[in-house]
Amino acid sequence: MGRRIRSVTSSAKRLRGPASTAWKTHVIGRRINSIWRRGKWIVFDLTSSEHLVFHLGMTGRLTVVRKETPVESHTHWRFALANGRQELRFRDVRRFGSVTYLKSPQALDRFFEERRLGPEPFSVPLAYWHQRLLSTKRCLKAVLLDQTVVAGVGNIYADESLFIARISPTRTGRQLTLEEAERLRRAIVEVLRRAITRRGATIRDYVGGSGREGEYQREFRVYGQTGAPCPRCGRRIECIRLAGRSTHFCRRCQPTRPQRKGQRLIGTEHEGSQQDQCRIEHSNAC
DNA sequence: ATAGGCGCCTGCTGGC
DNA sequence: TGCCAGCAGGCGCCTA
Repeated sequence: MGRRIRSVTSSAKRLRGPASTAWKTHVIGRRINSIWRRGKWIVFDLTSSEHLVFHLGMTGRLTVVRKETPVESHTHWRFALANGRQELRFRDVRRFGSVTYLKSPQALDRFFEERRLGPEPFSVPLAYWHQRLLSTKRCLKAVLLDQTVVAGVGNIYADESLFIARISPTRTGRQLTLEEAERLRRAIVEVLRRAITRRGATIRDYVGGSGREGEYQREFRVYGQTGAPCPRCGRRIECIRLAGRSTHFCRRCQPTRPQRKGQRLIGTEHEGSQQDQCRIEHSNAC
């Protein structure tokens, strides 16, 4: 933050997002005033009220390095900084990430409105949360991954949050009791706060801005732990395919119905209704 | 309007 | 040892 952009270089390969890179010359000389985040989108506020919005996709890295640092393969964008010594680099092996130039605050607002992002996970209003859960027959795994419900939860944190909340990922939103819904909301906050403290999770590619790997993967309870003993009860962690994604959970600690009888459901479904269970796809995944 | 499936990419791993 | 199918942190488009 505070640096000016001296030059911009892009690779020939295109990423997600708008194909045009005509804005490249336009941001030269602009100062990076602030950097913030909305869901999984990283926003750079430039002078003249312009914005650059980055998404890391699956394998994106956004780092600041000394300019003489050898350029790694799959580096798609390089922003030389005006101190003359450093570069901001965007590397993305799979190219599911994106860089988007937005020319005004209004354009930025529109960008996020089009994506209909839900609230930030740290400030989800309780009434809203209940409403979104009770109104859906989708399984919780699909709901947590839906960025219009809550912005910023991905596959790792969905699995970890459901484990902490002791709720099966196959349950549907409207099957939850009020108490379970609140437990899940708190679990998401707990997991994300802890993961941020540990600077994210590195499975293969991810590094933070300084190039340092995250450490939250050392605290995974279920994600990627297929066959390992559950840290709570010792039963083997299972992996199923849900909402098209690998889903890790403990069948004993995350039961498919409320643990205590007689609790009020958010929705109108009968407790544990079979047809309200999510379909589990057959797959060799995990 | 909603929900599910698939395509986009490249690299790596495990099974044969 | 080499080949190849299948899988991986996500999103957006299409269809039913």
